[in-house]
Amino acid sequence: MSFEPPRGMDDLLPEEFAVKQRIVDVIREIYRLYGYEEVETPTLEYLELFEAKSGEEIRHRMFVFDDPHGRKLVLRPEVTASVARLVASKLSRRPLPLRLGYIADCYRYDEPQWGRRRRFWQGGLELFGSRDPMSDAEIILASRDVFQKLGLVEQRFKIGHVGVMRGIMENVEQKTQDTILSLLDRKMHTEARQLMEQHLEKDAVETLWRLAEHRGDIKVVEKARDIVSPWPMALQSLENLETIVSLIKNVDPHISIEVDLGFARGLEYYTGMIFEQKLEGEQLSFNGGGRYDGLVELFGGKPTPAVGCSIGITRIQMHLLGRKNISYTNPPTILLTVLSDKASAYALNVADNLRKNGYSVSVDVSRKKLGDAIETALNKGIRSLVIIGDKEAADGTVTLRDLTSRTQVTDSLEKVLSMLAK
RNA sequence: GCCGAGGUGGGGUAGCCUGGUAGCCCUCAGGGCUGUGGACCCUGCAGCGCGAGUUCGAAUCUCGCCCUCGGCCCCA
Repeated sequence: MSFEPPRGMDDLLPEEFAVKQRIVDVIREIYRLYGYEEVETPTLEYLELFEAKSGEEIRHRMFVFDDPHGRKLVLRPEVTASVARLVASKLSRRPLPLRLGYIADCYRYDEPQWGRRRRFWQGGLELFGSRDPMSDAEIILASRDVFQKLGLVEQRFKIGHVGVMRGIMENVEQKTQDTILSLLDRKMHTEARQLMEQHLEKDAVETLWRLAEHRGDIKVVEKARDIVSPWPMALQSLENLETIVSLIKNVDPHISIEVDLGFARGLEYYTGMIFEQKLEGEQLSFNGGGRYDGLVELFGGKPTPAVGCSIGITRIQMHLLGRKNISYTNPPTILLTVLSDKASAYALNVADNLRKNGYSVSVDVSRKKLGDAIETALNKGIRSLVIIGDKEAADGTVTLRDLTSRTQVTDSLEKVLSMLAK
């Protein structure tokens, strides 16, 4: 008989948790540096929140179930909708712009695979209330910083703009636009082309088609300008994208950005710049986001422009764990070993005192022999051993052994503390 | 949902073709060793994913299922 967690949901062992925590710490540091306030929303939401903008078929990829009163609940598949709900309701009177962050576990009913778990963690930044390209640039620069601080120097961005393609399809029903973009995202080009031809003029189809060939550095925007010029909104979007990229490049000339005008992301709520962040040698994207100006209004709020991203904490964690050379575990700095029952009370007092002075102390409660205690400390990477036996208990002293220099002293706790401080 | 490879003490593995005693390494516990070094030696705990079938007998052969890892499909 064995008990396993549900399929696709992972236990995190100490080493794995330490890596995840480090990523979370870095994201929180970015919140601080950029002025984002962290919020928390429930793991469970009503189904309507996610159905509002997503289609019926999405239901099959979510954990949906009835509560005891028959209401449809869902384990959140992402957090942007919940945060937008907050901005539309409880935070609706806060002055804009509003910068919010979250660290949250999300759930998707999918076939588990590397980097795709049924339960995974996301960290997000959402900036509400600004249409300014500076805010788009901020999200990308903050994303860059997260990866940089984690030592993921091989990062690169792929950036597009849904306004370019939507601009060309301006006269087509929104829903059909969504379908075409989603087909393109899934690289089902034949089907996309078919649908385009049903709803669009020949030159529009041709232009959409040729946009996909426009990928590379920022110069592709210049090249695309001519072909989209008949569609004002598309042209405007192109210029918006150009501004965003040049703002970013101005701050960081060496940032790796691939502009892709044929790039579409699956989420239907995007209205402007969209991006993905990738790592060399990995297929999946580790962060994604974009501008979604209509979402807050959809949830009953005032029309509020917004841009944000969600960072795949679990994916980054798996990527980091795949590298052999990392270890983020923090052993306590001191092992305190007790050599006799009579010394127990005194030993606990010493440990208490050490902790009050800020040292992390692990008391060896297994009552090993001294040789074994030394071995334990060495195996755990602990370099300081405090030895408490009958002698120390009788004299009110402590013995501190430095396992690196292989030396030790027996003295009062005060003296030993001053030695530790060095 | 599809295809492939797998599942053997806590971790890593051998055994499977050719049915018959489950072996090894690490870890863990105890001892050798009454208060001083990463070693060594001894002892010990604990395992064939689940279920059915074939058989005198199944880790091994057959069928079904579950799960893990890849690759598709899909992807918020």
